[in-house]
Amino acid sequence: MFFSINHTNGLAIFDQIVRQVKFAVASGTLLPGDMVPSVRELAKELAVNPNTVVRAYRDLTNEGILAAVRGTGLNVTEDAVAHCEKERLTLLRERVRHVLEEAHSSRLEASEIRELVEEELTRLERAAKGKRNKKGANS
Amino acid sequence: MFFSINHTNGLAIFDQIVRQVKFAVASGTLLPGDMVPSVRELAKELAVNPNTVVRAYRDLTNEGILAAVRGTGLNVTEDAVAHCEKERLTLLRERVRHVLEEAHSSRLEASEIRELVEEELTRLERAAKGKRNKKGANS
DNA sequence: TTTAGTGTTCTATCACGATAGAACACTTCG
DNA sequence: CGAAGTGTTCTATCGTGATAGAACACTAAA
Repeated sequence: MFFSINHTNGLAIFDQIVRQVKFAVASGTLLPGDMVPSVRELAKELAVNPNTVVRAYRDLTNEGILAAVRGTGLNVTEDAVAHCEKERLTLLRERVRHVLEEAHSSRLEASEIRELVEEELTRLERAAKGKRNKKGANS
Repeated sequence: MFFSINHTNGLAIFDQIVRQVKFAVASGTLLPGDMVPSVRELAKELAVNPNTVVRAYRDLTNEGILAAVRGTGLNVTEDAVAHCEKERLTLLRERVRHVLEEAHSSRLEASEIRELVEEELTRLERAAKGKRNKKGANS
């Protein structure tokens, strides 16, 4: 589905879920009124404890991004879009900054940092292209 | 001195110390034979528990980057340079990759990612320049 | 109504990073 | 020698993220 957990990136699982929901809303993958996967379903899919999903959904609810329909599930609110569009760059920028700060304080030159970023960016694009081709091979 | 701790970047304190020692060796800031700050001294300077520094130094010793001179302190080994030069890019690359992966999976375009990185890079250079000017004001 | 599915709220336990405080063996220097 | 400084090794406690398992109130559908 939409979400996946990376156990090597240092982010807490509940935080990864929170961020991915926000990103999905910001990019229009998740629209206002859409139901989010149920706690137990998502926990099963991510092979994660239900309480961890609960924690993520609770945070999202407290931020007004999700709203509970009792007995039915959680759906994306109307306000969520503006909220998430605004926050997406902020969340990513913060992580980018931390990494670049470390690279800089390790006395790596700006040009070397650019080169490093460019290498990993093209690697990403190659991987994405590969996936698309795999899907497209059905046609 | 050489080291500083960032409490918001998600890395464990002991890990930040380990990485900064490696980076200092890789960049020549720390040379073979150089003594590293004592456990108690560095703990005091970083306002951190001595055991946390112990943990970092133990890891570095186990990796052969530091060697103990009993009753005197820890110094950088001869092998450390090659080891750290080789590892520096790997350590940074891994963090860069994780961040770019998140940015990409949030459906941010490669051009937008580049823009984000460039913004934070120039911000870094501005900050570095400001510091240099502050120091240079003494002459 | 019954059943199965929602979210919500508990208690307990575990791993891990960090803190606190103490002790030990060793070396350097006065 | 003795004091002060090294690293090293303990035990104990704390916060937090994660797991495990259970219970409760509610809704939708058979």
